[in-house]
Amino acid sequence: MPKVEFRENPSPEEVKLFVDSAVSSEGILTIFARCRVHYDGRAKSELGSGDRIIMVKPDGSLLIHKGEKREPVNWQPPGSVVRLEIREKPVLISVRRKPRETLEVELDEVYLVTVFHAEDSEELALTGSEAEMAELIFENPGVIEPGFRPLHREKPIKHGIVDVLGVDKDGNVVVLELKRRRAELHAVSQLKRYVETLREEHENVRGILVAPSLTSGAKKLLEKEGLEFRRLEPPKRGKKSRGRQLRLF
Amino acid sequence: MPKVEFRENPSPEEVKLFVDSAVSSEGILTIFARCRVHYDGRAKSELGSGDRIIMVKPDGSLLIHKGEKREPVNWQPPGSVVRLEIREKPVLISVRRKPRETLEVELDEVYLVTVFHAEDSEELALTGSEAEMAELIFENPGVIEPGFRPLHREKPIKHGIVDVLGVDKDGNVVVLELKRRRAELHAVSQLKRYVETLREEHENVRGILVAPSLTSGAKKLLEKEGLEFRRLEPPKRGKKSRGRQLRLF
DNA sequence: TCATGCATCTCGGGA
DNA sequence: TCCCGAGGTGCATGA
Repeated sequence: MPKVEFRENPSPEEVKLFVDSAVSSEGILTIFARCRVHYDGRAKSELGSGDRIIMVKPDGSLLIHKGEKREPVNWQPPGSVVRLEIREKPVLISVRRKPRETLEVELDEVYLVTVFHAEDSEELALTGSEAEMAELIFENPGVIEPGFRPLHREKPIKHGIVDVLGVDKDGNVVVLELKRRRAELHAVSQLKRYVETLREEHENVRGILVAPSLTSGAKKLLEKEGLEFRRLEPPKRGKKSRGRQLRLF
Repeated sequence: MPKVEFRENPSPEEVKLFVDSAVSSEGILTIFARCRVHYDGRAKSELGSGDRIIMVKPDGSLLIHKGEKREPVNWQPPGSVVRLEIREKPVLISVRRKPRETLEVELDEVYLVTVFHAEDSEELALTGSEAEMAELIFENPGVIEPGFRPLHREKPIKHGIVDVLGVDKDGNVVVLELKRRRAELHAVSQLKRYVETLREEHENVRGILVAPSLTSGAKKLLEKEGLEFRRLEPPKRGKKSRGRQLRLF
């Protein structure tokens, strides 16, 4: 079986053959077409006629991309079920249950349809996440402050889940809220919620926001609430960066 | 010019022609290929060899899709600049400035390359948003409670931006936090932040979370904080829903 | 540009 | 299943 099958300017019947073939062979279906889109589910939308790329993955995900933006203009999540009906025009219909959502793509004109029998066993390896900040803190608690001892990771408390829970050299309870990027107001509210919850059960609870930087508003609120900030960059593990890199010697 | 140009099993030089043509003609480039991906920027990632669909849009957006999930496994946002270099293999390179981010796609084997000269002037019309909940409340304040008078929308205060600010029949300041879907802990923290900020300057501030429903945790925290809940579905405006619909008569 | 918050967010993890 | 929070979040909006 070839990796990619395609047909230029297919008839409605040929489009249906490609859709059925993609579904049964678990290939990725891609349609280059002028189309209209009707969506109804968690919200509801209408999109008039225009040229877009429609992609249907074997897991049921459906994406409709315009010629701009990273985000699809319309979509359906994994688990949806797709079929093609031929009415006046061919119509691609994707239905999701729970919540019920329906996407209909009226195919005004199909320029190219393809099925891609993609094989891919590799997983993405990503570094620089918040999880790695936590690992770093457990491996080297001194990055927070001398005498800090982390005790729990992702610890559920009464109202939420604390990133890192520990004690300082004086025995105070310490809550860390980690952010892999510049921390915003939202992060301070989170930290404040955890600190207030823990103060119901402990004396002397400190809250520390750990992030590479703070927005102006976050800094203001943090100070007003008597919370603390510790600067920490998310570590990028593994081999050195590709391309140009700093050399000190 | 045809809507879609394509080449099966192109040579590296042919791939380069398609990339250059897509960039200069502002078409959407799509490559069906076995590839490896290296990303370094806000984070850093590596992806081993596998079959994926690579899409480059005229605005510089770049997407790499596996055969599952709604999200691209790697991407580059709008504004990035792409080029193809031929080394041992052809390599698609996309660079973003501010923040500096680099994506390199090593093309181990290209099965199909296409350029789509897409024309699309239509904008998505979406209904059921939080903005429409706010409009509904301003048009018909009684959905909150008798005597409620909304005064401000998206009102900046000391620590954040309040969705709707108004007064009740007794002259109390009322803060509304709107959520178009089931409200979570996060929403309660937001509302609490606004209420506490306004209490610095006003007596008798009420906070009301307005949403179709609440999570269990949100309900608990809301009650503990003495905040209120008003059930409201985001309205879906416009024509009736497509497909089956309720008819009362 | 930065800051703030919505999103048909999506996605993973845990209870 | 629901709940919770991260995300290379993306994206619009306003200062």
